[in-house]
Order: sequence, then C-alpha cells, then structure tokens
Amino acid sequence: MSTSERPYHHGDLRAALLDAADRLLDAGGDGAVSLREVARQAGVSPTAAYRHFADKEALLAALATRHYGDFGRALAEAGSLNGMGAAYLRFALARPGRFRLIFGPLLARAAMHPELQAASAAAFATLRAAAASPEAALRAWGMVHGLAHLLLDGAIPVPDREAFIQRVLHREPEG
Amino acid sequence: MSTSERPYHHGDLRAALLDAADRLLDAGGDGAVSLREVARQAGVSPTAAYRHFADKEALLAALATRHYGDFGRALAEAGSLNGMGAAYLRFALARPGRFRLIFGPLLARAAMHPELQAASAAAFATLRAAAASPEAALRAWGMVHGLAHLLLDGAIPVPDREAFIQRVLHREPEG
DNA sequence: CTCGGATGTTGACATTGCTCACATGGGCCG
DNA sequence: CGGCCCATGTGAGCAATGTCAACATCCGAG
Repeated sequence: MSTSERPYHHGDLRAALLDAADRLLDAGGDGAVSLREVARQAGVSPTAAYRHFADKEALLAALATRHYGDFGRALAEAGSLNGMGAAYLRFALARPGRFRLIFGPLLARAAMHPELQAASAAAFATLRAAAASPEAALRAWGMVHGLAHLLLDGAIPVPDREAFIQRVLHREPEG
Repeated sequence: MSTSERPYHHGDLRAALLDAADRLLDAGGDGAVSLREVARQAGVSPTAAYRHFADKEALLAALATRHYGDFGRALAEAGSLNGMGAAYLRFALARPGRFRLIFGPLLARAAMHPELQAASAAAFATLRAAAASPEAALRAWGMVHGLAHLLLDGAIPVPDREAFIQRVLHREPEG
C-alpha cells in the first residue's frame, strides 16, 4: 500500500500553490507570502513553483486576478452607489490581505499580466457605471478607497467599523 | 596627508544614515531601502546602523517622523480645504516614496514610535481643523488619500496630473 | 514499448535583517 | 597631563528569501 506518499507529479500543483498562497495572504498579510513557504504548505520543493509561475510576482498576479472576481461580484450585487461604497469598505476590512494585494503596487505592473489587467478593468467598470458622472465616480471611488486604506493602516481608530461605514456613507446625495 | 580616510568615528552617522535612506526612498521606492545599502551609502559597516536605531523599522519611523513635518507644513500653508486637498495630492505625486512611507503599514505600529505618533497626529489635526464637520473631514481626507493611492498605483491613468487635480477637486461645496 | 518534454528535486548563490564578540578612540576622572 | 570607560564602529556568522542551473522522474504520444 502506498502510504499516502505523494506521487512525483502532484496533479494540480498550480491550484494548490494558489490555495496555499491564499491562506498565507489571509493569515499573515502581504509580506507573509513567500514562495518557499507557499511551496512548503503545498508539500513540495522550494523551486517547484517556477514550473507554473515565472516568478513570485506572477504568482501574486494570478492570485490577484482570482480575487478580482469576488470583489467585482460583491460590487455588482450592491445596487446603489452607496451600497457599492459599503461593499467596498466591507471587503477591504474583511480581507485586508486580498484588498492590499489587488490594489497594491502590483497594479502598476498590470500591463505585464494581461489577465490581471482584464480583471481589474472589469471591476472598475462596474464602479464607474453606477455613478452620475466620471468625476463623481472618481470622487466616490477615491473616498471609499482612501477610507479603506486609512482604516487598514490604523490612521482612523474606530471602535465599531460597521457603524463607521454607515455614518460616513450616510449623507444627502450631492448635486 | 591623510587620504580622505574617514575617522573611525563618523561624527554624525545618524543623520547621514537618514539622508542615505532618504535618497534610496526617493529613488527606488519603498522596497529599495535596505539597512545594508543605507550603510553602504553612508560608507560604513553593515551593522553600524544598529548603534543608532533598534532595527530597520525604527530607522523608517525616524524617517517618517522627519517627513511628517514637511507634509504638515505643506497642508498648513494651503488655506482652504480645497487647497489642502491639492497640496495633499501634489505631495503624494511628487514624492511617492515618502507618501507611502508615512501612510504605510508602519502607521499601525505608531504606538511603538512616540515621535511618529506625535508627528502624524499633528498633520491629521491640521486637516481636521479645516473641515466643517468630523464626517466632512473624513470624507475629504478619504477622497484625496484614495485618489493619491489610485494614481500612484496606476489604477487611474491620467496624462496631465495637475489638470486632473484641478478637475476632480473643482466642485460646488457640498451642503 | 520507448522516448521526449513536462513536472519536481537538489544544490547553490546573492541579498537581507539581525546577533554576538571584538576593536577603537573620544571625553571624563583623577 | 594621563589613563580608563563606554559609546561607537567592525567582522564574522546565522537563518531566510528569490532565483538559477543541472539533474531526476514519469506521463503520454508515436
């Protein structure tokens, strides 16, 4: 009987690596995702990941692409612009690692990762479509994005985050 | 003649290290600041920095503290809330490294660096004082902060940044 | 059945943050 | 003026990381 020894070939290592990276991202935040630890969690040698991703950035780009799906869906489910703002903040607060990843400096290099670019463009389009004007969309987007960062970085200490979301987003619609 | 040999004792290594770190921060962004490279630039051994800073984070905290001064002053010089918003965005776009540093994850650990905490509190107070209500301050702050991040991360591609600032900030004051 | 390319492994290198033991010499005490 | 102490700087070394090159294994096409 093969005592649960992994076969030499893993089966679906790519997905396993992404899953492991995901766990690390959620648990330890951005910097906790190291290629070697990801490989360790997947029960595989330190360099095995290079058969599936060009480098660490490519792994993270694939992860970000995966998460843009959930994010975009959460936005789309919220009907109003206000609802989208709340969904935006809730996503950021519930999954800081994912939020920081998909909006992190990686985005600047999205041109090198076509899938990432497409995924982010889709999410952005959802947001833009719900606003009255392009400028209004940018202002709303900027506001929730900035508040998310400030909250995550501890610049705005708030006891009850959900109450904060309600309070800061509840206002008469601007002309 | 002493061929420009450094004396064993540097004189003011602490300042020299901060200057070197500053150059690296401006040139290469966040990740380009390594203790060893900083020491190299200061012409000193790799571990000399530990005589002046507990660890890398302490160095960065000192650097952030230094930059909060400039930042706060830039905000204070702008009279109106709109002017402060523009100053906020201009600072972020002109010095991405400094902006990311002073608002980065380090801020969450500000409690461990009293000087940092004081410096950031002062800058925040300046911003808060210029707004009509606490909520309005948070919304305005969030907006410029978010736009700064989105611009720096390449999420909003704009050809002329100054024109963008004018356009997005120029609106009728909200009730 | 066999052989080639895809997938994993081993070993190595450079870099980084950090610790510990040691060297140096400037400034305070007598 | 002279000697000693401790702040300051040095060096070697450790563990971890990203990445590369050479090698091992095995699945599937012919």
